[in-house]
Amino acid sequence: MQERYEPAAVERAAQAFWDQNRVFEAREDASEGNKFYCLSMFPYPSGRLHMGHVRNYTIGDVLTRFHKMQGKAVLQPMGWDAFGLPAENAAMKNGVPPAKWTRENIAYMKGQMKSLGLAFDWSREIATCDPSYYRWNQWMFLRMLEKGIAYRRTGVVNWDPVDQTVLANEQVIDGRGWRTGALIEKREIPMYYLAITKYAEELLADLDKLPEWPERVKTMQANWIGKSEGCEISFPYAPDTRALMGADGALKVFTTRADTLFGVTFMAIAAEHPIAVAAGAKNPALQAFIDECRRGSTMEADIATQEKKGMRTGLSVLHPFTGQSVEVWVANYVLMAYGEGAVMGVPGHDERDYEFALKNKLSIVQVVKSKTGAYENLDPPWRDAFSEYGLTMNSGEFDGLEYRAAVDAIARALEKKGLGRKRTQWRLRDWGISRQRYWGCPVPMIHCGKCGEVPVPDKDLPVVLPEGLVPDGSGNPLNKTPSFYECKCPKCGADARRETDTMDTFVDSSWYFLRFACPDADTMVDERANYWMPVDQYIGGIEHAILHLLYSRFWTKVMRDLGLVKNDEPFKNLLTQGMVLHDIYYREPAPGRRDFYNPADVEVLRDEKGQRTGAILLKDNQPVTWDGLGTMSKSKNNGVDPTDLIGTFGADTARMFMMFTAPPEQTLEWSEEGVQGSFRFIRRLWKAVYDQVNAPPPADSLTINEFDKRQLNAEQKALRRIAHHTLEKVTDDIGRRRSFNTAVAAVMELLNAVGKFDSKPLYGRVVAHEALEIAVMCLSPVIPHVTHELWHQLGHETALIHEQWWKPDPEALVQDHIEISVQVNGKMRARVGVPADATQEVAITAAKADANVQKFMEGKPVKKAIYVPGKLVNIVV
RNA sequence: GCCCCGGUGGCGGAACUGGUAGACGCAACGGACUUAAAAUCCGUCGGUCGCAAGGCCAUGCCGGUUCGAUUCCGGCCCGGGGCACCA
Repeated sequence: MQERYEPAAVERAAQAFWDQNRVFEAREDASEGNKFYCLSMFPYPSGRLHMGHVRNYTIGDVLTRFHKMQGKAVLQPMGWDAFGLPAENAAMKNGVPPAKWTRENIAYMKGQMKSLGLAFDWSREIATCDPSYYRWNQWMFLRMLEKGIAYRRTGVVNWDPVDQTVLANEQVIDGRGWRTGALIEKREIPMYYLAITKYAEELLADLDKLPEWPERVKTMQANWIGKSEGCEISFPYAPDTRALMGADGALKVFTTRADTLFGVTFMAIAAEHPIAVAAGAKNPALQAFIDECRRGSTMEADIATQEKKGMRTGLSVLHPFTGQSVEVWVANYVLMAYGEGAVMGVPGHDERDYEFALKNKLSIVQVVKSKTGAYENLDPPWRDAFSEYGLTMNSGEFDGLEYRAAVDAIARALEKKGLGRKRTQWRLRDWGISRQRYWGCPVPMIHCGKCGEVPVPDKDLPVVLPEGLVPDGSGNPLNKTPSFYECKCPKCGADARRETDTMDTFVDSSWYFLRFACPDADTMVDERANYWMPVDQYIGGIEHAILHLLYSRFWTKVMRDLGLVKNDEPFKNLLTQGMVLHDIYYREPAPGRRDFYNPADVEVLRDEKGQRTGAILLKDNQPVTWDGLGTMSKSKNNGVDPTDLIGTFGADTARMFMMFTAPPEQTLEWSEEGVQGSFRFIRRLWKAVYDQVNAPPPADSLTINEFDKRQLNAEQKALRRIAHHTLEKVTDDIGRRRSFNTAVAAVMELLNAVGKFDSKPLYGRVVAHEALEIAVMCLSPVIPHVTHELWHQLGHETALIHEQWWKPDPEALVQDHIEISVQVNGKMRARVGVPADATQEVAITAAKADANVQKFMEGKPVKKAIYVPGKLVNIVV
């Protein structure tokens, strides 16, 4: 064995062993309930791995290796979310087809992953841009079409002017494109939708079936689905409205506050509402206002802060109970896309309506009073709307009711009149999946002049995307490729045009985890999907809390309803890993200009206590400004390249640092010193094994197998106890708590104990050997390469990854003598030694005997004495 | 505005079910080795009083429950994230 730890050679050898023996190829050979499907969110092949990827995959790898050693059948696959816009942008810049760029990136990133020693089953690799994968997107789309879940509709969409495409609501953040940050415009375009709203109720209810998901992810999904229970109420047209709309009818609204129905003093409708459109056609001033509203609403970011504006339509409707006429206003704060695109204006009890009424000098009526007496009777002018629940007043026959009772009574009465009913309203909208982009999965539809929309027959799947095209920024190149879009109508045989829109890439990622179970199946999925599903552990970024995770849940449920899979939910356990942050340093050579310096080139200055006082650039010893921590990025020049890191320290050090420095869900603060520390530890471990293996043999010639635990001295028993306790803790920390940082810390403590231990005597040597074996095994999920080598050095023929994870020896954990803490009146006063099986009396007597304890008891009578077995005694005087 | 998460040494963090607050690591300081530096090894390391034994204070702030609270409850302050004219 070499004395020096040299990561490169060790890692190459371990990786070669795993490869040659196909150690991580998953097999469906475990008994029921003894499989472990571990999945990290597959990456977009952007070119190179970043540290966020490395952290993500290392977490998954630790769990995979641990569960494999528990004797489970494990599946940890990897693939590529390979369609998407960056490939098109790169194509425009370099003139390279997206397919070529993407496949080259995949090759490079796969090499990086291999150098990290990740236990992926590469025989199941998937790239979503392969026709063998996306044909099933298309096949599934056709099934959804048959079921009425997929449909085509012209609607107002979010248009990203930079990427020249439509975005789903989920992809619009603060009125800007999630990728480009460009302000989103509204456009009317025909596109395909998936009716995720049909599953809204189940998507919400089944969050309860996911106890092992982070609470905040579930809350975010619940808010996004946005269930609201209320009433739909019809306000019949007054004669003027009837005349304009050309028929009898009613203005429908949705409200959660039917109890305030008698407080209605106006109606507010969206600019796009049919009544507004009709009224605008006859009233130029109103039309101008409507146009203004629609222009304004192109920028959703401003909507929230916009001032409440409105204009009379000059029309009115009738109150469903009083029959009184109520004016209809067009208002800029009413959204066409939610509810009925119209609201009843109750300024007394809704803040927005209040603000609107004040501005437009509309009357305010109080119809709810507080149960506690406040807001008993409010005289105008009110300072505020009273929007809490209370008791109804000024509401005719419905007076004096509490919220729920009032809503029930009013809903019943409305139903009798045929003017309303209880109803649930959802915030969730259907998922628009059409994208006017080239590098995506073609939507399998054909447009025929005679037959209209015709699905591509199953036998013609896949509709293959031509791979050689290079987008030039002027829209979708498929529109300029007759060989793609020219086709015959499958129904009538006439010349027809193929749909050139492609699918949202979130479609690709909505079911890839199912395909990993059976990547070579000649159907979309086969029985193996039911074997592996659900994913036992899913790991990825919190940024997918809504989008990807909601779509995947939806898609799984649709597949279940089509009889393709059995599970209701795809991901049993979800871990959202934190971001990787690094220091940011800059200088400002000119006002407004900042030059950023890589932290590797900067030295931090500290005072005697170790507090940072400043930083200098190593190159010129001149100060640089510290700008806090931020995610690693090119623009801030604070990135660390995984390949460079592995080259310097090895993959094990990189993995160790990430697992040890912070809990997986929290942000990780990168530090060069911390990386050094991890490297130092691995070197110490290596040295400890080296010293053990190379120590001169003891005079006595017993072998390990003959060692008799009863002959150990106190020191040896103590180390044995620490070692087995460490094994117990690490097993629990990785297996149950997913607390990798404390698992690593526990092994560090063990190694510290071995360092102080006298391993010269025979039994000392035997115990130290066992302690090192435990340390090596416990760390093997985290630093698999070096432990692979050290395991052999410790005398084992079997490769460590093929070992069964050890169980702690109960005999080693037994202590005959323990130390307990003694408190007097709840304050720590002493520690005393007692036999491990001490009774309450024995422990308390021992505690009282301590000099310091006596000092604080001062001979006062003992009121009470509490004994927590094995831990402490508290004497209350 | 609503919802969620968090606040512990110079720093990252530990304390899992209410039971020794600060494990482990980083930084810093002192020492050994060395011609020297690096590496390595040993020691110190929340504040404060004390020669020491030991005491007092301390987990954002205020209060409560308890023999005992970083942990549970109520109220506040601060930081981060999500949602946001959703009727």
